[in-house]
Amino acid sequence: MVAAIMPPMTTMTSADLRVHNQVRLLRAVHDAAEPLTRAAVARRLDIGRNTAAALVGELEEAGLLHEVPAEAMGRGRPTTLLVPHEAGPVALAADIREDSWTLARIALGGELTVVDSGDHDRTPAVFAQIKAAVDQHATKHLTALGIAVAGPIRDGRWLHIAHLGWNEVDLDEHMGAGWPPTKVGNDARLAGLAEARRGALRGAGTALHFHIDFDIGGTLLLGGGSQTGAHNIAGEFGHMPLTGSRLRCMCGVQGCWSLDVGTYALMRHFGKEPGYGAGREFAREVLARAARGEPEAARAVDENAAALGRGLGALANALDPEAISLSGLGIDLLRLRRGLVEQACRSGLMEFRRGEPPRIAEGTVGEIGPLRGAAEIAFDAVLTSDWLKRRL
Amino acid sequence: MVAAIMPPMTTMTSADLRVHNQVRLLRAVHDAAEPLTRAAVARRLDIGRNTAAALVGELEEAGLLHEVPAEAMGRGRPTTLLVPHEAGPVALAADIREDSWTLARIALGGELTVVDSGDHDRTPAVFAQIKAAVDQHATKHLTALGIAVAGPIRDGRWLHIAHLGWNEVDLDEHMGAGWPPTKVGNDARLAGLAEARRGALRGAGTALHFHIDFDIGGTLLLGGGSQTGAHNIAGEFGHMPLTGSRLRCMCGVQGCWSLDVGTYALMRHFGKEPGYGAGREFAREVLARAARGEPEAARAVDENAAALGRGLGALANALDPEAISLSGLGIDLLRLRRGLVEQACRSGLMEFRRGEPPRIAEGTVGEIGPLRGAAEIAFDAVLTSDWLKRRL
DNA sequence: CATGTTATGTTCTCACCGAGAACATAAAAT
DNA sequence: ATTTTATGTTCTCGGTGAGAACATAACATG
Repeated sequence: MVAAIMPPMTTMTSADLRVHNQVRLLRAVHDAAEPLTRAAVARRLDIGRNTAAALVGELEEAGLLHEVPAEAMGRGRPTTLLVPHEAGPVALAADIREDSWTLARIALGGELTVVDSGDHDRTPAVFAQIKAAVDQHATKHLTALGIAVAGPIRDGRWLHIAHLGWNEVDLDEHMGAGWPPTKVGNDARLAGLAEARRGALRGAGTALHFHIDFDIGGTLLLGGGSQTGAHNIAGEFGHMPLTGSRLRCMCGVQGCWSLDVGTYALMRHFGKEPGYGAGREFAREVLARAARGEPEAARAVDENAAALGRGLGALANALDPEAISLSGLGIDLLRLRRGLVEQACRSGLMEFRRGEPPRIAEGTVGEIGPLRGAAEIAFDAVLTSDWLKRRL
Repeated sequence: MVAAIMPPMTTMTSADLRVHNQVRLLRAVHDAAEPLTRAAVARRLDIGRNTAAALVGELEEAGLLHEVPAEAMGRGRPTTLLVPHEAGPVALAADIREDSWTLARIALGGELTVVDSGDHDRTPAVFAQIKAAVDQHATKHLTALGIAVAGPIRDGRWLHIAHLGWNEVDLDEHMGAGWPPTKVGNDARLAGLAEARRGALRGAGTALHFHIDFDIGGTLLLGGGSQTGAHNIAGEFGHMPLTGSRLRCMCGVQGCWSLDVGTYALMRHFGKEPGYGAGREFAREVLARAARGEPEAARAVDENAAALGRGLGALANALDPEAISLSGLGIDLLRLRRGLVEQACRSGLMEFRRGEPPRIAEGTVGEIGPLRGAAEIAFDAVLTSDWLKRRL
């Protein structure tokens, strides 16, 4: 968490007060693990039933949520369930993999529905395809679009995807007029956000998430949000020299953690040339062979797992997370070598931290993590005072 | 910064609204570089002059600030200056060095006044001395105490100061009944907070601060606050293996950045045995000899500076700071070898970051950084809705 | 020195808010 | 059929900040 945090304390009038409470209510409804009732939301927010009635009434009149009779449960007057309004705001989210894309829709409450998908030719032309799909599936209720990509986006504009060979791709050239308000985010960061909102890291004040594919990247999560940094490209933990490698990384630096963790590291162990997004099947094969006990494959996986653990320990010293979650190959490495990962992590922890190392967990959101994260970050726009003021 | 941050959205009533605006006003007065007038604070907070008058009137009646006529400046009715109330809340701050301590008082507006100091015998008995000094200087207006110490405090209770040989010192044994509300913080973190509030990092959304003494430690600063972590011990960046060392650190880990940066690294270069808080004078001597051009001293300082730069680059990849500030020996290293630090930093940056590396600045708060930070974090308690509700 | 201009302070009215109490209602339990 | 329970609705109250109008205190001008 951030101590002595000084949130930008905004001007607040009575009207602002109202909107503040409406946002709280919508956020509670959106984040609830199961639909909330009006009576429950009044208790949850510690407001009067009259106030809850007023807020819910205004939000329903504005088409932002809908009340339906709840099934009566025990004595007492039945209450109502708060559900998405059929004319309520939705957001779209796209996940761009190295040769395919998926488009989904999210509404209040978090239900995610895949609406389209396709292949692409590994060039930035994929943005035109996404645009076409968005146009096809957009309704007047569309509020924002979130897009997950496999690399950093500097200043929200300059996209790098190493294994596609994309360097300083100008998003302004590919996404201008005609696009809904769009947020593009790194897939590891969005996967982490998904775990923080609806997965293994829910409720954690300070957490780290790492996604392992060809290499490793992640995000520092604070109070349910990602640390984004000055240019919106924080999270490149894989490009820190945490494991003593002497090799030069394709990012331009020597000794990156990513050289020792992930698919490329497994390939290099077997003398293969890593690069350009190839090797995922080979990695799966190595993992399977290691699971069967084949010595060389086991050695490769051992090295990967130990390097993973050492890096996690170093980062735990610096950032002091309550929990760390993993996705992608990270889940496989944990399942095969949890003991090794944790032991390597411990040896990288300062002596006095070893009594209580951070919890290391498999991500639970699954392969849709980046898509889920993109959806949540797009829908976040709806859950703000500014958006509500414009809408009401 | 933290995107999609979800501040705990608190219950808000009309009375809460009032307190919210009172906190905003006090915060504005406290943080202003020079005293604010009532008219200026109304403009700054975008509130009506009637509302400003009401808020200021209530705060003065509560003894929290004081209005004095401002010198007339040009046409127009003269306004008033908002200054600390002589009966207003103050906080005390202590900085514990390895053989001495300093106590200071802070009031609204940030004026820091040293009120006492002394030597100590390098044992936790220093807390009893601090307590005696606090009792001597406390008035009924004392609200909180901040203490800066040279090591991490796990879970706010277990203190480690490596160079004093303190291991798992239980603060609950030394600070219980009879103490004002107390916050103990790591000196590097508090120095960073001081730079964020009143120094080189003022206004930076995401920043890093490092203090270099015997070794190196720091803090990630987000929106004017420090990232504290799950157990309140984030910031041990010095205990990450960023520079390829093979040595074992006294923290229990192999290869820490602290082995290559700071006084101990200079001592090791000359074959001296580092440890237990000795060597500061030796380090100053080496720096002076390097400044005069002596080859071996120059080599030692070059290595220190290069290691500093490499670590900064690695951390910049991961955390994406807008600026990095340094204190202690960090200032000396910058003055002697800024080019080398920046060049080493650049080579540790991913290729696409090199066009715009983070600004590296000398801290401007100076040696009172930890004391200033402790004072600010103690006074933060006053600038909260909860504290004001109890007080009004 | 009187008058005009400017910037701020004060007063007043308005419309907004949520809380809490009292009462009404709709269910299940007896 | 009546009682109990939980929630919904209505009402009143006291809080808030905004904006306008007017008052005041300074300096500038003629």
